[in-house]
Formats: sequence, structure tokens, C-alpha cells
Amino acid sequence: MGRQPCCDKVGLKKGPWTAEEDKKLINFILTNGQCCWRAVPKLAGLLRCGKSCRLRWTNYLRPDLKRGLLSEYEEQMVIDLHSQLGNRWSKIASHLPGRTDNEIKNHWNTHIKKKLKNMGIDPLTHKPISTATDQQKQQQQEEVQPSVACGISEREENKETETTLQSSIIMASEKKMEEKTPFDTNMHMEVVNGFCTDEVPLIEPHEILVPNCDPSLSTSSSSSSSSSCYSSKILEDLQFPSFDWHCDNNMGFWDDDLSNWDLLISDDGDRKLTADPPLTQYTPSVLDQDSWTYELL
DNA sequence: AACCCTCGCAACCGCTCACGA
DNA sequence: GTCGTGAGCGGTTGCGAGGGT
Repeated sequence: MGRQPCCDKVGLKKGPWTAEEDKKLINFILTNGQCCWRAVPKLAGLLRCGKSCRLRWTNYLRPDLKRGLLSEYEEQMVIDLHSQLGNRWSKIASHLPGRTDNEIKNHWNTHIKKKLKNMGIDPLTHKPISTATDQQKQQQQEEVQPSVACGISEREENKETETTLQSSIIMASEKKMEEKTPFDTNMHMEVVNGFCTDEVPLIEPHEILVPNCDPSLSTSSSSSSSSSCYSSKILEDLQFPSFDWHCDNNMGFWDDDLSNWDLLISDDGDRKLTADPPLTQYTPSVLDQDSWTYELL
């Protein structure tokens, strides 16, 4: 019995997403929430497989994403976490609010790896790059103690120690925070409680404007055909406030708060995220500062 | 101006895991 | 216990942008 394809690939589109597709997906998720990804493309009118929709949403369209390069502090966090967790990007990403596993993985492969190598540190082991003789010794040790040599690849072993590891990482990073200089205190403020407060927009939701990304309407000279490029431009500008995406009882959150959100193309060619009734103010949840919630006032 | 090369990132692929029947 | 299905994860690829020659 062969592996079932994740979707019927015949007639499905692949490659970069267009503005129209993004719009459909955003509209659908904002209206219906995240449910059964396989059904999403059909219901949203997209010629994509569900997996592709999920990836597009989680890695690119999700409103709580931070855009831009990782800060020095985030980079250090990634290095620390990687030394403990290995290539478990989703675990690492879970410690960096607004960052995706894909983003961190890419940043690791393109920037941090090089940086560490330049510093004479092996990005795999996080130890100083060893000489040939050291490697021979290490190899001999591995032969003697194969189970130890397996290290991070031993998933089961990791699972058992994960909780301890993660708490120690958090403790370590907290300790690091305390050691920060006055300059670094700002960084502490940015990531306090795992939420980057500097990213919180100071505009009201009904004021959120999404620049029109329809390439045909673009007056920009850089009329790139790459959807990724225009999308990243949109999303740089589109500073969705971050809020709680967890949905118990099958998207109850959406039903309560966001079912009336809509993405509109206004007369002046801009996209507008609107709510009905209009949200007059949004505030961070006092109890759970890891996530922000909207409050209808 | 044209070509080549490198880099960075979005997207894809395929495997594993979780869960329900 | 087995099977089917959906979702998540990590590795890899493809392609556009930008720099160098």
C-alpha cells in the first residue's frame, strides 16, 4: 500500500502565491478560523493543496508574525536553544514569539552557521572546531559509547529530558536577561514574557490599512513578478496586532470575536481589515501576557 | 549590457506522529 | 492491535535579487 498523497495534485497550483490567493486564504481563515486544512482550499476557492495553504498561513500570512531579520538577542536565543535541542526548529520557534520554524531554520542555515564557523565554533556541536587528531579521538570514543554518540538523534532520549532541558533553557535565558547592561534592558522589555512589546501596533484595528498588492494596480517601478516579493512588502506594512490564536471548542474564539472581520478593497485601492461592530480599542490580556486579545468595548 | 555566480527565502516533499474508527 | 487520515516537522529545492566581472 503506497503512501496517500496529501491531496489530489491534478490541476492544483504550485509555486509562489498570488495576491488573489492570499486574499482568499486570509478572508477564509478570518471568517472561519483554522479548521481541517484539507478542506480549506476547496471552501476558500483555492487551487492549492491543504498543506500548501497551511504553510502559507503559518509561515507568511499569520497576523502575529514578526517580520524582518532576527535581532541580536533572538539570534543568541536560537544558538542557545539549538545547542540544547538540535535541529528541532519548531521547538526553538516556540520560544521566539512571532517567528516561524521555517524562518529560524532559514536564518540558521544562511547566517548563524556561517557566523559560528567564522568564530571557530562547530554549528553542529557548538564546540570549538576540533583538529583532525581530536576527531580521531572523538571517533574512537563514539565507537566505545555508541549510545552517547548518537546524541541529539536519539529522539526518545530527548523526549524524556525535554521538559528539564526546556526549563533550564528558560532559566538560562532569564538569567541572561538579568545580566544585561542598561542598553540590553531595552531588549528585555522587547521580549518580556515572551512577547515583543515593541511590535504591538499603536493603531486601532479598524484603521489597519493593507496596501493593495494587486500587481496590475501597482504603480511601482519594481513590478516584480514574484508574489513573494510583493507579499513581503504587504506584510511588512500590514502590522496585524498579535492576538490569541488558540481556539478551543472549534473556533469559538473566531465565532465570538472575529467572525465579522472582513478584508475589503477600498475605493482608494487600499485593503482594509474591518470589524463589525467596530473595535474601539484593543488591550493586552492582563492575565495572559503571552497572547493579546481583542476586547469589544 | 550581458553573463555568471552566490545568497536568501518561500515553498515543496516526504516522513513521523497523533488520534479516531 | 491495525488501519486510515490529518497535521506537524525537518530537510531540500527552486527561483529571484543582487553583486561582480
